Amino acid sequence: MAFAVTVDLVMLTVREDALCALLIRRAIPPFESSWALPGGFVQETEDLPEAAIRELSEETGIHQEAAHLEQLATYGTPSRDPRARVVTVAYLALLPAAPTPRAGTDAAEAKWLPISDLPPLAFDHAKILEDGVERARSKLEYSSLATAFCPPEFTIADLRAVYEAVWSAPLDPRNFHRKATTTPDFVLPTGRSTTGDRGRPAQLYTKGPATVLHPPLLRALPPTPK
Amino acid sequence: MAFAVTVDLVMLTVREDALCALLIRRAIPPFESSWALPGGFVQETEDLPEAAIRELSEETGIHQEAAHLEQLATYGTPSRDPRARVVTVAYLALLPAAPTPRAGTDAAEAKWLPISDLPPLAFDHAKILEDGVERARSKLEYSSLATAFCPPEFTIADLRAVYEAVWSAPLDPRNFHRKATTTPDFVLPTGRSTTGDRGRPAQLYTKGPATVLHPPLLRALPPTPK
DNA sequence: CTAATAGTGTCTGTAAGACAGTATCCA
DNA sequence: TGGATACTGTCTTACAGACACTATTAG
Repeated sequence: MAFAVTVDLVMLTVREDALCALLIRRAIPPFESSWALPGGFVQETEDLPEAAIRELSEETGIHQEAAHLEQLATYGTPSRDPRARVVTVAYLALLPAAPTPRAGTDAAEAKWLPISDLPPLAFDHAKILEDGVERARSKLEYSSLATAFCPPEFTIADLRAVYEAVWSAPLDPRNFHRKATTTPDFVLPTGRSTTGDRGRPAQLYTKGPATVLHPPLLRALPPTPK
Repeated sequence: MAFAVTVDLVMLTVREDALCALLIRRAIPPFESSWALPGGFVQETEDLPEAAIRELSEETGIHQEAAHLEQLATYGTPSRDPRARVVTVAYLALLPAAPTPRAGTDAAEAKWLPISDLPPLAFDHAKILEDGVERARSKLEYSSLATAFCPPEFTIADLRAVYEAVWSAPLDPRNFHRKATTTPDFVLPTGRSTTGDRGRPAQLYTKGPATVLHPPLLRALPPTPK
């Protein structure tokens, strides 16, 4: 039995305090002119992560390196593509405040859209995107992944804004500051400060070498049923 | 470009206080007579989880329902199979104390082997198995998955033995008892007790409805560098 | 009785949640 | 000067780690 294999990308960033996904408007059938995740067929000599990296720039015109790229999951329901039996390997990419993308091959348009207000998506892409968002949400708890959403230098308030956007929940600035700065190797001070904003200048930090947060930074339980 | 798609299974259980994986000895080339993960080709009309469930019984003769089955990851390096371009979707299955399996199709032998002492494996199966073990280890921390390794009724000591086997680290019986019984909906008392063992009879419990543990049951840091 | 395992209670340090107060910028 | 934002400190409560003690079985 022969299958076609594609990679699809769930690309996430934080823009104006909102978690956004990069979506393209399809220029070709099926689902022509529908919104969809960027992606495409895996080539003959290509490894899966290679294909994901290639599609990242090809489909969206973003040549910036993704700060984080990991495999998300694979979707292969027989009826998911009307053309043929297509299995897609989805990847999750996290990027810092990103420029407006230009449309690439096979796309009429490419845009960052807030995940709180999404159009209907082609194929099973709504489910894939939902899985990607949930992966990102839970990984912020126990990994230092939030820094992947930040530029090379950032303030603790910037980092907190990432958590608040991804979790869509407010965090106490003072407790967050303590947690972020005392967790070993989460962020490293650069010695520099911001300037030009209103208010006291903030210290600038860089992503530290830690990959897991120990102990984790847990989301509060929804209502804490007692 | 046409691909073949397979599913491979990382089946884990706890036998005699050791974490074990089910491996088969291949009866056909390539890698004939090597040890490998059970698995096989996805059929034309089959969804991926269906294929995983089918292979679970077909390749190993285990007709018992897996207590837990989840997708692990997908592996598609061009050179991973000498015959053709094969992409494999790996699944992780956790089973309670399992019977000795009989070999199925394409397998000369099927056996539970302790993960602490494994033979070389065919293809990239060593990497897949390693990823599966690491997934299981980390999921015990923040989910109630450990109960998937237990029979329908079990004692707190049984559950603790699962943690100790998977993490290969001893846990304090008293603190573990407190944690397991006070985490809401992790385990539910049945009212029955063990009998016939030496020592005081233990209460029997069932898996509770909780899926995530809040707060998590964290492994101690390896050496806690201070 | 002893040995063995199950289960409870207590102390202590760490860290999170809540919130007051101080520091340093811009206009 | 006032407004805004960054940062520090304190109090309280929750919980994990360590460990002593009691309970209930088999032999």
